[in-house]
Amino acid sequence: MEKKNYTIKEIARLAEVSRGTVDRILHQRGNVSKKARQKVEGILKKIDYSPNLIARSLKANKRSTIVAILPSNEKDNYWNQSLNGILEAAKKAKEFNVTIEIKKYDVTNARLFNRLVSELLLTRPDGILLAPLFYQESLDFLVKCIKANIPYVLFNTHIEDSQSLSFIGQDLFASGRVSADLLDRIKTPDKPVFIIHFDEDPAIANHLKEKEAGFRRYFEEKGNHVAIQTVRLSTRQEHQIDKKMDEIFVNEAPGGIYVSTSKAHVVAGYLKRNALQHVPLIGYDLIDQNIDFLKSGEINFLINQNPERQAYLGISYLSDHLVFGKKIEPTNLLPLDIITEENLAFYL
Amino acid sequence: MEKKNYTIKEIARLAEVSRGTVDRILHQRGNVSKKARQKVEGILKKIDYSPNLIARSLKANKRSTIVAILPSNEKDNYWNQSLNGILEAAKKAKEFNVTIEIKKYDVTNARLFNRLVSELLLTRPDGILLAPLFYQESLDFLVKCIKANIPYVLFNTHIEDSQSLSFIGQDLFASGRVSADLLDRIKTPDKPVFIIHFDEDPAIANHLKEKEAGFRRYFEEKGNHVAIQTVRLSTRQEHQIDKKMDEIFVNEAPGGIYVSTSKAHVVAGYLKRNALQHVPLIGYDLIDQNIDFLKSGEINFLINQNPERQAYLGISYLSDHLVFGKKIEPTNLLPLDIITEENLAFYL
DNA sequence: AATAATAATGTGCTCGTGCACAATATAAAT
DNA sequence: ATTTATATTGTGCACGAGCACATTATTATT
Repeated sequence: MEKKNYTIKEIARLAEVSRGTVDRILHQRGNVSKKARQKVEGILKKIDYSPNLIARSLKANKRSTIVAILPSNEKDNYWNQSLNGILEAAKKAKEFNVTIEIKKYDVTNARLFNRLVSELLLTRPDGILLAPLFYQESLDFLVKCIKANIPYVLFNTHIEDSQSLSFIGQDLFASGRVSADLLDRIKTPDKPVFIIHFDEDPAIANHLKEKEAGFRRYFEEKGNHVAIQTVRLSTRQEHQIDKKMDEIFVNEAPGGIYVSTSKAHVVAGYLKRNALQHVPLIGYDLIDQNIDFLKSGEINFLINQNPERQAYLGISYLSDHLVFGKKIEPTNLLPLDIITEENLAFYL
Repeated sequence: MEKKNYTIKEIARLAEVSRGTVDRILHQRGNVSKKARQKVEGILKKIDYSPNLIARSLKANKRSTIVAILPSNEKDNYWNQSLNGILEAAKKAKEFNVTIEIKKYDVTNARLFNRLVSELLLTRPDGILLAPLFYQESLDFLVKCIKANIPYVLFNTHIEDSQSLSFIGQDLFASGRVSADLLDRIKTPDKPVFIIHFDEDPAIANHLKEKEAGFRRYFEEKGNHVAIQTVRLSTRQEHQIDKKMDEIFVNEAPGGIYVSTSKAHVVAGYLKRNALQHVPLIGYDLIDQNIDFLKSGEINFLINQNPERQAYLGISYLSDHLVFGKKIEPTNLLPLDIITEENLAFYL
């Protein structure tokens, strides 16, 4: 209703006190007489005062540093996409005096992660964006952040009970369900369905369990008793993959395959080499190899985990928090985008 | 490389001139000697100066008014969602002294639209967000905006060759293709497919043609010669819908149905009443009626046009432009979200 | 060489907030 | 009643950009 934007000066004039008094009341700094408090609070009730964030920010004039900690991106380009999101957000943040520092860690080496984060704490950053793949190590680190009063935002991987400003990621259980639903629509009837985990990195094993649980729950609820088998493969032993896949196909072609990671392209490659393109296949993430197989038809659907947007939002929210003191939603579950060849272009 | 954020004062100190001189050079206001210019430009080349947007904005201290013009939302709640996006963005904008005024128009009455926009121009808003359903009338209006030097952003409906700051919407042709692709996966083989347009509002007839073209093109490219029939229905004559639908089903149930508007629920209702739930059905938009049928299975997929996000982004971009002078991408095509019961929750 | 005209440069103020500190008012102690 | 202590209030400044205007330096004119 109030279209006008009041300033502290105006409120002071209306309440017939000084700017300082209004300021003390707004910030609850005490040293205000009852009379003055009543006058000012009376005015405040009538109008809809919200501080000018631009002025507040200029006054604060903080140069903030946010450290973004994420897995290194040597093996595939999933984390590359996160990195792009961070860099994109960093551009915008720079104009508000926020600098982003990027630290990468090896998901197979928890010791190095520990070293990295403890060294990082010494630089006393103003905010932290973390993809906490190592559960216990990350938790230890976050406790230290809380003690050091450094706000942090988590993305990609959820850690329970953490005091994070926000978590940005996806509902993994639901993501398993979405995959099951899609596979259910296109799978060959009356044949077993396979869940394939590529979990060479123990740090992400928990993810996969949640996805599997969601996947299985969907079929349980539907009541159609589909045989579901779980298979674990490792991309480390590439020469073994074909052999293991042969074992899966030894009796008959599966009714459908659900790959719980971004490695669907590995399975797709096998299907193509063995003229099994008709086997329905669902996987994750818009990485180049997957995209190729999505276009050529070996992969039917991809679920987009949207790493770029996760990271982008993480930096944006943290930056808005540091610069303008804006509140952040504690949980930001990004949508489970279903990708086909036809809508792919709009997600890249 | 330069992590420091330089200020005009610092540049002046480095170049041994005054703030005013630096300011004149930065803004090309002239009245600067060659010697001074060289010194300052030398410094500017070395460092990476970007003005502090917060300070600039505080100084400008504009109170901007953006007028958002969109169809009224009596009949269904598609435009209600746009409205929500606008209101959400308005909250954030308010803190930066940007006020949003909302004007609704009747999509069946071009004359009233003309009246509305010409009255609106007299109030000289600082920016305009418009869903231009009336092609010619909108074009006329936008020409006046350009003359009056009022920047505008279009959403939902694209108008060619307009000088808009930005268009935010979707690729309708691609949206038809996505629907065709999905229907192709789930339709009953060897039966005709129906495209149903509900286009009682002539203002949106062009939309539907584009969607239909994309839909048909998909099947042409695939080379599987599916019979595709187009049907036009009007929600105005509700009593006639069932009769018309009966005609469609007189011979045999279709292989699948594609409804090009948010009215898929009308068809879904018919299917349910006639125990034809198995007929694959694809439609648009997460309005309540559609959501109900998506959950109960009569609708198989919905394409999300994301009206909320379109409107939200429209206000945000315009506001960022007015407050901070930020550049806006001229075209923002939002993704064509594929919605099933399982991923629905994350899009609401 | 002295004055007028013009070019070039520097300074002061504003925007709204938030804090430090100075100024003033009120209460307590002698 | 006067001094001292404490409570309350008002003022000044900084943040960085941007512009008006005052000041100073340079060139042109007599």
